[in-house]
Amino acid sequence: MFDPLSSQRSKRRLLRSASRPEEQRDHAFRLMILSIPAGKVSTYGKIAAAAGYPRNHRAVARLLRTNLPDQLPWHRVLGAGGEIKLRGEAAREQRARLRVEGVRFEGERVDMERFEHSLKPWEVYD
DNA sequence: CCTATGACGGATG
DNA sequence: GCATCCGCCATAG
Repeated sequence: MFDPLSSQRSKRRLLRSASRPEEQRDHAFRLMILSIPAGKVSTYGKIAAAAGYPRNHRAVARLLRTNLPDQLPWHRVLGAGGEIKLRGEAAREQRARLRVEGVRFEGERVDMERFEHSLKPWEVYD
């Protein structure tokens, strides 16, 4: 079912003016991701929010996907609640890397109480 | 221009 | 916990 009155075009037109340049946004994301120390983790949503783009958590995933894997500590970024969002072999690789860094799981999720890194807000980096 | 699709997240039943 | 639905936004076709 599609609602012709709420097409993506209309929504984009409303939001476009409010969004800052993409390059600046991705740079903020990179700073956040690079600030996560070994043995700690963060989430797509928290990274986006801390970078100043609370509605762009999906862009964080996009950044990690389109950049070469080892330029950023991609394995330290999880879904909300400490869940690995990758599938198959990639998911096993992420879990293995976290294990090496001492990050513990409870079932399928990381114990966020102990291992979530508190990100410095983007203002600090300006 | 339009829809479909994601390394998402939150709300709801 | 599980299933659905919706909001969100860049990209692909």
